[in-house]
Amino acid sequence: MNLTLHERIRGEIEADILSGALAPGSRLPVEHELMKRYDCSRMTVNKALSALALAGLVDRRKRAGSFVARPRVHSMVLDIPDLEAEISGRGQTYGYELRRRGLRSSNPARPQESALMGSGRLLELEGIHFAGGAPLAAEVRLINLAAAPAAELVDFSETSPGAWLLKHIPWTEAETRIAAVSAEAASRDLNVHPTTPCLLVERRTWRGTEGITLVRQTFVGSSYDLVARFGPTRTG
Amino acid sequence: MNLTLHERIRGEIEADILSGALAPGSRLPVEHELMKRYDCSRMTVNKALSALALAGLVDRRKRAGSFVARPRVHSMVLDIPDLEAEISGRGQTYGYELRRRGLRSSNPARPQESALMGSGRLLELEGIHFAGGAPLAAEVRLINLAAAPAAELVDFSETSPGAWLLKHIPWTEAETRIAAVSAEAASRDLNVHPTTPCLLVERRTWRGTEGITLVRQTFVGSSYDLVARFGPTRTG
DNA sequence: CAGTGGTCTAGACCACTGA
DNA sequence: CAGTGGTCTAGACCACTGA
Repeated sequence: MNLTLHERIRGEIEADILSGALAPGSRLPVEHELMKRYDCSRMTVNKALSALALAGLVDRRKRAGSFVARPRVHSMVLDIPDLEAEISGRGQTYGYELRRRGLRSSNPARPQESALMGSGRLLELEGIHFAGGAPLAAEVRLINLAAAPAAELVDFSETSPGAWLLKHIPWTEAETRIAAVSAEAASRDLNVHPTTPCLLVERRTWRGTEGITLVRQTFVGSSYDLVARFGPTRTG
Repeated sequence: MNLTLHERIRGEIEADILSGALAPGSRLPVEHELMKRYDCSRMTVNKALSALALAGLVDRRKRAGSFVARPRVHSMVLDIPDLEAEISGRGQTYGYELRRRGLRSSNPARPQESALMGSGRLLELEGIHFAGGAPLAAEVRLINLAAAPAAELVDFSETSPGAWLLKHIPWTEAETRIAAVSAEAASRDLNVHPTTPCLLVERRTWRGTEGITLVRQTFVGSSYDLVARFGPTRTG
């Protein structure tokens, strides 16, 4: 790596911010201090600090100085929704009701399943999400116990499996497929007419190449929207 | 607006790029030329051009000069789908049929519209996407002519507006809302029963803070899936 | 090999704003 | 009102690369 000087200055400050050595809200050295430290002109430190400000890592205020920015809120892209947090966030009570729990091996006759999970033991969970007392979504989930062994001991009648996984099992990759379907088989659980349009969300998550979970959720169309926001990928 | 000089230079070049006066691939004046034109130092024009390069509007090449960038293919997460490429990609013939075209001002009574588009002139386009000869989606689209002035001159009866925008107008932010609905009003255009479940995709895109387009697409549920793949957000 | 952009210097004046 | 960042100048040396 042959970095230019302003890239090096930027990089060192950025590393200190990301490592926590420079805490959010703390004050950075003023430009003249950095000029002395790096033995360079003010334009050079200014370029480094301006780039950090543009990237949102630093707030610059006249007369006051430069400060480590508080982390921004909307950095996530199409987040894996934490239904509980989302529903509480819009002021409704959230509930999860476990309908079925089973342990089995992955079924080689279902290529989708064995591709994700290998041949290990699976925890299979079926349940209903409620928002404000009304059914919001029916969920069928498989958890790969090789990737998340702790899941076997969790009592999912009190905790929704998605929230538990998000909290305890780090993931690196996810794929979400979204389609519109009729409620049909899920209509009884969701308490809607069988022809009601529903959002079918099918998600697989991995940590590296190891599958963690496969989930199929059927949302009542009139009561749930998926929103994805995204901006430019932050380049260094 | 009290712009600094480098902001003014940047703004004027950007306007020429976005209006099409400077076509993708064409060469910009060299820095010394811009120094003369704006009677300023090289650092100032360099700052303007570097910002345009960072924003992806301009490619700078040593010895060769600065060029208007071809719009980028975003390495995006939930990409804005280019329907034409997608449908051709699965071996079906793609078609787009324009049903209505109109020019109007944004309607202050629709806060969604004026929030995105300001108060400028809008191009309103309604059309149908076909896959393999069958209707796939009905589309209603608004284009902010302030952000994409060249759109006014395009014959969208031959080109789908989404494909044209992706190719010609760079964007930086997008928000996609996805819901399940009944075909209802679109059922005639889509040639399905009014109760058929459909995927409603509503997308807004921006360049910086300026809205570019607002589009509402109704997909026949049985013939279209949205797939989103993502890994960790790449930090710089 | 000459023209281009990348980087950097050592200054300068200024607007802003918190102590 | 003094310290800070924002901007700008008028140079300089350099690496790269296409004609």
